[in-house]
Amino acid sequence: MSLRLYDTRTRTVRPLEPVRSGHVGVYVCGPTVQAAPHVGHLRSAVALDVLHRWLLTRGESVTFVRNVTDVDDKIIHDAAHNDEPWWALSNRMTRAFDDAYDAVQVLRPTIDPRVTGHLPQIIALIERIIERGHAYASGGDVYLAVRSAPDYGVLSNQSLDALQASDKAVPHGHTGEKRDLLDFALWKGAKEGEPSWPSPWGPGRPGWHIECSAMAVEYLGEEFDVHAGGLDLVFPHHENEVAQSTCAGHPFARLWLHHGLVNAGGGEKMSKSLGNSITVADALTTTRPQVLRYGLGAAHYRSSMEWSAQVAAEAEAAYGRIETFVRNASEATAGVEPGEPKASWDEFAAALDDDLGVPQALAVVHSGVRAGNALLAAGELPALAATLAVVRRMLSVLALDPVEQWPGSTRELTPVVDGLVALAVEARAQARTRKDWAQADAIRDRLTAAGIVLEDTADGVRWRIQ
RNA sequence: GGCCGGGUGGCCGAGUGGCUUAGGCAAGGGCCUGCAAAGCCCUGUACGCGGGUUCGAUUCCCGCCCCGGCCUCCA
Repeated sequence: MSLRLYDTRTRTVRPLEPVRSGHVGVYVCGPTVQAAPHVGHLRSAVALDVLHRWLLTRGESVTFVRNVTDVDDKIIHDAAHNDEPWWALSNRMTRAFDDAYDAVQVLRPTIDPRVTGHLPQIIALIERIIERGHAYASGGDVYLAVRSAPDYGVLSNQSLDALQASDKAVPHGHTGEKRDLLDFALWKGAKEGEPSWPSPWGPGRPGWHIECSAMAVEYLGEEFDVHAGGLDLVFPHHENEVAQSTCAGHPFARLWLHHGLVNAGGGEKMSKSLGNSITVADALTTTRPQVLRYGLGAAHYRSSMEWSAQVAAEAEAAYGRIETFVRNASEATAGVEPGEPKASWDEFAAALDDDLGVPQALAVVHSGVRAGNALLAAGELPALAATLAVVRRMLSVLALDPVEQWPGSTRELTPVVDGLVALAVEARAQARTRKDWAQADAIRDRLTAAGIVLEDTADGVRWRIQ
């Protein structure tokens, strides 16, 4: 395939070569549904949505799996604190995440499996690992014997001895006895008052890492194309997934894709536990969803980025320029037969093929917009119509097309507003004919105050709602 | 301490061993306009510091400084 992606394991950009030609299987580590989604979660979804949409645009058949971790220590803890059942909290938050994804036009995954729906697969996988001699039961828990795993550390480039020596490698909450400090839990024996499921090792629940290995194999097979997630998941989560799957005899993911994180204020990672997160709901009170999408998606997926009022304002300005062009060009070219475009789809495609180079792709979009604006000013309508079509096709891949994907919410008001604005525009036109500039400007100022912007063009007055 | 990523013009943010040195925002000048708005054209200031390799480095190598991520739950 012409698409090349950065692979964390080999630390190189390499071509995506699917297991089955014409089909791409992608597994994304989705959220732990413990609290409301923040802007960082959305950046993750938007970045991977571009991958999803680009694969579809390229004509691939895509199985896109994004899991939901709906039971874990924090969910149990927080639910108890709220005095609500753990499943009520996780279900409520799952819906909040879905709402956030929908708000910025993230395509729905082919399937979004939950941990609690996959206990049989998880238990079977653990049994398989035990049979192959890489895991052991101890005091109601099951642990993976890390030193028995071939090549542990290949993904994150960690050496076992370095990990062992790290003063951060402190064992934590478990009831059983580990044979080695680095061993991690595949199965956690139930504690008093915690949710549990029956298993060959007694009641308990899955460890964090095993769920992803089990669900990925369930929906994508023992070997699949892309496993994606945030940079903060490389170690230990993804490293442990590799270990589990290798120990189970599965080839697992061919390519590991990791996206950068969103920083809040002081250059620090946005996260719930640091208390510096901006929820999606909050961001949407001051930023339009399409602008949020533009802002979060504009930086390259692997770089870290800030989210702040200033970033939002710049995204508004940049995206507004695109919207203005699409609107003006659409009005001017209604019914015009397209000619030769002054925008290059091939350049756009090449940018995305090169490790999803959205910044370069957006540069191509903006070049198209500038060329289109010039054509509009020159009245070269056939070329403009063609250019508009290409620009919109590019925007559509990024889920930023103002017409198809983001039809104005004010559209339904149009019949009413149209009539009222027309009245004011006519009155102003009469004043202008009289050269009564004071009166004309007063009318315009009042419209501006009401959020309606006028533009005098060669073809008459154009107005829009700000 | 170990592993990883980064430091680019006023700001955000790409990229490259030399070519007209992305793109957006902001600034200045011009065109258009009664004035605006929208738009077009032009302009300026760059590649953390010190070495090295090279005909030539912002781009490769080494060292240093600074920032961030991971080594504990995390998109």
